[in-house]
Amino acid sequence: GSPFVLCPNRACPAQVSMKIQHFVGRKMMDIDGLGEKLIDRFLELGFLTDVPSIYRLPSRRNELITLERLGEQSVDNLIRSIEASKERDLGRFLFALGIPEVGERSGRDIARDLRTLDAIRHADYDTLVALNNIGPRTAAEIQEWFAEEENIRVVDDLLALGVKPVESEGPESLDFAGQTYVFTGKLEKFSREAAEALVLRFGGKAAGSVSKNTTALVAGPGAGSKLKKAEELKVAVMTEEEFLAMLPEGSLVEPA
DNA sequence: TGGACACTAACCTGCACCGG
DNA sequence: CCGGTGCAGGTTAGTGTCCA
Repeated sequence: GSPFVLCPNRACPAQVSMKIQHFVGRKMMDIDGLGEKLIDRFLELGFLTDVPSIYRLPSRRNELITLERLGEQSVDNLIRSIEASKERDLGRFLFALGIPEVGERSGRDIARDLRTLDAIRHADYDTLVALNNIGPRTAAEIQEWFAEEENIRVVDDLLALGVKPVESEGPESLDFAGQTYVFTGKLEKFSREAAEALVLRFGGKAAGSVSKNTTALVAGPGAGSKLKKAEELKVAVMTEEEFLAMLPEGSLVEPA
């Protein structure tokens, strides 16, 4: 069972706030301009009531710009990032839902294997547990999550409000197949996210920590514990330039 | 069972913006 | 025009646990 003790009140504002904070997070739907403070204020004022209500904010622009410390500029920025978040890829969307055991990696793996939200929400336990890197625990959590009426409503509301998770694309090539990269330190040529996306694009994996399975650690200035660990484990260490040189010819890299 | 990883917490810096 | 606030984005460190 779940190790968490949750407030039994479904509408518990603290719980709703946490769910929304998770949903808009960087690695999830990535909605800029909606942080903890604003979420709590919006909840208090009734502009937010649940996760889907995020997507009703744009229609209330006129009311929002009259709020203290919110002007046209910030409200318009917020609305733009809400609109932009409607087409995040399916893996991020799954992560955003807050299903226990489903994080960045599992979300991506499930999305890649099952392709569509419809397939995922209707998948039975056996289908789920057969997937790569999905064990019995995770499979059960997913199935239970989609069996809850409240969760179904959230998903349906989101879709009705225009959220359209896009099917994740498969890798463009297999140049990095079977390889795992870890990025650390201050990256100057590209953002961490862009770097990890590159690895995936060419069929490799991006991990957060160095292990003996790591192909190479790409270290920028300021690298700390991971660099030390890589040296201990005798894992290859390279600079950003060296990493870029490994990319298949002619691949476009957007600067940081 | 243990290694690898998911996930969290906490911190820092720099920036955009509102409002005095 | 500048100060304060909140957020983005970057990072390390640490904990718990999934799954091969």
